[in-house]
Amino acid sequence: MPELPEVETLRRTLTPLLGLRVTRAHLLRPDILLSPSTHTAPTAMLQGDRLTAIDRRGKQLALIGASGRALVIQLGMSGQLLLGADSPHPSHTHAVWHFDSGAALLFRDPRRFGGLTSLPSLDALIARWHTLGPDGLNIRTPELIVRAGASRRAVKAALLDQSVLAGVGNIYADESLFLAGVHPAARCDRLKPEAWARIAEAIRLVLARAVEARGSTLRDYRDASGAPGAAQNLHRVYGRAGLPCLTCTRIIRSMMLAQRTTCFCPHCQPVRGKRSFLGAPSFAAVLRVPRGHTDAAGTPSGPFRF
DNA sequence: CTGGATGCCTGGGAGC
DNA sequence: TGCTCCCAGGCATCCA
Repeated sequence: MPELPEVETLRRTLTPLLGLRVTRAHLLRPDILLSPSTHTAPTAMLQGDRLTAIDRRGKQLALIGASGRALVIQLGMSGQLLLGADSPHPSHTHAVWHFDSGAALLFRDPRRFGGLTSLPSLDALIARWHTLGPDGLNIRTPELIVRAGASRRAVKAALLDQSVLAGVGNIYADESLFLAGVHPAARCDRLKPEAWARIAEAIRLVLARAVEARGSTLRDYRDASGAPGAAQNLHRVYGRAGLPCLTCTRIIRSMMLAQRTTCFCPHCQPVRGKRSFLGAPSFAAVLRVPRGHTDAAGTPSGPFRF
């Protein structure tokens, strides 16, 4: 499930494409191109254009051509961008770009929750991204309070709302709320400013650590060169329902919230009150992976140190 | 206007 | 072994 850290890792692994010209672009499944507007598919796919920038806001990636045209890529939950794997195409490959260097980029997405959106200008891209909240890596407390502080929603629902902040999905919402010591079902309008401050700091830290670890690979996610990430080894609550909390040893619980499975520690995240690990002397220990922990592929990995 | 519910889609795992 | 069922979840859209 690509969230901000996975998309940011992809962006970084795609930088070798900068400056290259798209010689040919194929759309194998036309229905993944959203809002095709008036121009033809090859033009919408930047055929003939030279890549001048690859930008990201939240979970959205944009390929920007010298013409000013932009192609926004959303990976949904199973989308992948792969470099240099031209033919034969893996299954569920929906779009392929060929570059004048001989490189190829392909978009595959088995579950097809992702898609491409063609935009005619940089202004159109700016306008589109203006509807998103601030990027999660830079989220600040006042922005969170302004955008969600008066809402009666559960705080987790607000964190998943891309117009509140961009880039957080189910995994990092659970992880951030655990680190902040805030119960996921707590109502936004009942959180005190200091709780929002802990949440903002936790989001920035959790996302930054996950970017350092090159994203979470639970099953599908790979970067553009096909390499898995290691951030799943940092997860403290996500996917750990029924297991002991790595901090207090009490059992991690799960509940449905905003139509998502939500994992939390009832002791570390009390409904009212504050039990945050931010700023505590043991904070480094909270982020450390226990001995013997293995990643999704089953490969043993040593503790992460920050 | 706000916020909850639904549907889209497929692979993989559980259960029988 | 092979079948069915259900779950994963980002996002648009609909509805109360």
